[in-house]
Amino acid sequence: MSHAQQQDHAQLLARFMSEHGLKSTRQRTLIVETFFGSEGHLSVEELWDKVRGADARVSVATVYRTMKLLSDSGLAHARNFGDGQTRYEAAVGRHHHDHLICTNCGTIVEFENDKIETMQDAVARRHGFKVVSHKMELYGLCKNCQ
Amino acid sequence: MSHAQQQDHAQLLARFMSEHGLKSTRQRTLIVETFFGSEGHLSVEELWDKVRGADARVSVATVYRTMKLLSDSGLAHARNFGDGQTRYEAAVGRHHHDHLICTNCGTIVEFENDKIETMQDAVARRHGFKVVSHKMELYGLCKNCQ
DNA sequence: CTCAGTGCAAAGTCTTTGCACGATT
DNA sequence: AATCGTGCAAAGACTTTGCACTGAG
Repeated sequence: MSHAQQQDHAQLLARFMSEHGLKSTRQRTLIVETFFGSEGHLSVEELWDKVRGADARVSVATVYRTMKLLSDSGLAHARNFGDGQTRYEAAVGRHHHDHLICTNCGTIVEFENDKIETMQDAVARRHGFKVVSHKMELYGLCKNCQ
Repeated sequence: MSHAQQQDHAQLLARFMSEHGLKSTRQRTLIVETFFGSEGHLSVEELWDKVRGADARVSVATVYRTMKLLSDSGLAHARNFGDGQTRYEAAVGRHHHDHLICTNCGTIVEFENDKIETMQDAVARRHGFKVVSHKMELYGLCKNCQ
């Protein structure tokens, strides 16, 4: 992740926090930095493991609370790929994208396709809907697992 | 639901059961008939409520087990619209389709669009994936809620 | 000094499972 | 008769919450 993007999320978060009267704490800072410093789609458990590497005293509850905060502020997206856990993904400094998921090995590949997005909007309009967000996940077998 | 479609799921289920050495019981029959006799996307709880209307002795565990069976046999699809519950939807006697979900009132509209599906396959192929299934959900505001 | 945040453990949800009993093939 | 299915309650997995203490503003 680039320096510019790190400033990006730090600024956005600071603004969200001041707007909502939230305080900046050692735990929140650590969790947020760890989250944005990681790639991919982390479960709370995975993130907690990383965070505890730096500070063993942080509780899971705080990780849950902080990720809910990031999600509410729009800085992270909550995803559910069907394994029963909520996974979080950074939402700032990157384009919208969708997912290809290998049902055998769990590999997740991201992709984006403007044409599909355009067609989604068209379909929605036809049904009188105004789309705010969407999720599209393609499940199948990756090259190695076929 | 038409008579032909009811035969359809009954036959497919009978075949699946005999192939897997499964027995036909009062509870399974009731749950399956209730499920296919209902519209929409039912949670286990909702289905259980309906089933108990006909036979109060059926336990939730059996509903969970039966829906898992239907899901494994391909007669029902498990969906997760983000409310923390698994919802099931009939899969036989109908085309594949996707969903438009109103984030305000919860209305769910189904749609299908072959062009989008074709493009999804193309995208997957480009990444070396072979798509087995997918889910696409568009979240936004319906006509009434805008 | 005040109010939000944290840790901990308890409680909540939704779902699965072990076991003894009951029903189907 | 041999198995599979069921009900029940207990256990599991994940997440939220109440409460007393801590710490930021």
